[in-house]
Amino acid sequence: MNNPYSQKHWDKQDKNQCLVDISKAKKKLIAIVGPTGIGKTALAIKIAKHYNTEIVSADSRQFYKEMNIGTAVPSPEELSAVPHHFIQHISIFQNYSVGDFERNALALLQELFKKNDIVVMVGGSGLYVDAVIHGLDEFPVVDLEIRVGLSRIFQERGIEELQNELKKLDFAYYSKVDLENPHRLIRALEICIATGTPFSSFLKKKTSERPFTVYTVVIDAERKVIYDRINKRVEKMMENGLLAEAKALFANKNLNALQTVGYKELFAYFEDKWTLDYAVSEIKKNTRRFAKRQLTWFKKNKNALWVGHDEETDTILAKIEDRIKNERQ
RNA sequence: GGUGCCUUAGCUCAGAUGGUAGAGCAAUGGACUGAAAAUCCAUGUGUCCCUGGUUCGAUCCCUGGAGGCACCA
Repeated sequence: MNNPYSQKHWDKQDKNQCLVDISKAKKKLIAIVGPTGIGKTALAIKIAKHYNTEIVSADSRQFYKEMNIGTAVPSPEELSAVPHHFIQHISIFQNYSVGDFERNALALLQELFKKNDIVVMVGGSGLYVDAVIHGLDEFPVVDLEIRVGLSRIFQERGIEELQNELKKLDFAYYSKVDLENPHRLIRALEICIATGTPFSSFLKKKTSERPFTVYTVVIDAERKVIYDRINKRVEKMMENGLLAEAKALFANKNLNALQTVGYKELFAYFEDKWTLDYAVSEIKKNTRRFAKRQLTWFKKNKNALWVGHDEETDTILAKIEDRIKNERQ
């Protein structure tokens, strides 16, 4: 124990171990996810500050510069506390897909990792988070006209028409897809039609190698707590002027970006379909359901670190450090 | 104080000449490969207000309570 040789020996070992770790250590992406309104933004900022790094947002609605209150983008103070990326960086008039996001995010991460060992990603859009973490398969870009045409067929002739088409063009996918889901059918069909190749042949399901290690932190709470927070947040959004924001966007209600909780319900009010009170209660309900779907998505991630919404940041940071340490062994 | 009506799922209510019950909404579980805050699938969770009585059997009929609503005083 007190043998000086032994002590020296261990020091040397530790040093070597350390050197090996640093040289081999991948860059680290800490992904903060969780249901809407749980406090992802605040935690991400604290963690990013702790590591003196930047934040990459993976929130499919905070991308749009025309939307603000309803998407709960970080406040100017929060944005100035830590550099943020992909917050209000595009317009609702642009077409922006998960594929675009994956490419943009990877390119950005490459830049950020030049000066940071750790970067924080935060967002509630499961598919978008996964696109960065695991990657999507490669698909060719499809002319929007094809989707428009398929949508028209769906409107005019019903879902059976899409099902029959898919059965002919891609029986493998037809056999496993949710046949009642028009979005899925249209997506598969547009690829089949544009490429002349079955959609399923593009599904390699191969997770892409990433030049960084991902540590996912899921923030959770009792369902009742999540729902209370959501209900209160919707009230606050209304106080902060969501109605006026939605009114200003009403003319664009058909755009994809505006198929969004908090806006579509108010559009129904502007169209005299609903009373304002009813629209607001629908916003609350739909947000609750959205939160539930987010949780279902995040449950798939077996390696994620689950933390409570009221846990101290220091505790969470310690847990993350723990994970990182374990990873090295 | 009197009379009438009501009390069943989280909510609003339906129902069976007596055989322990079902709709809508809410809720719950799940799926997810360029629309994803989107889209889709599945699921009934119950001291039938309490208390005695009649009955083989009562949530239903009868007695007595409790609470609510309406009208009359």
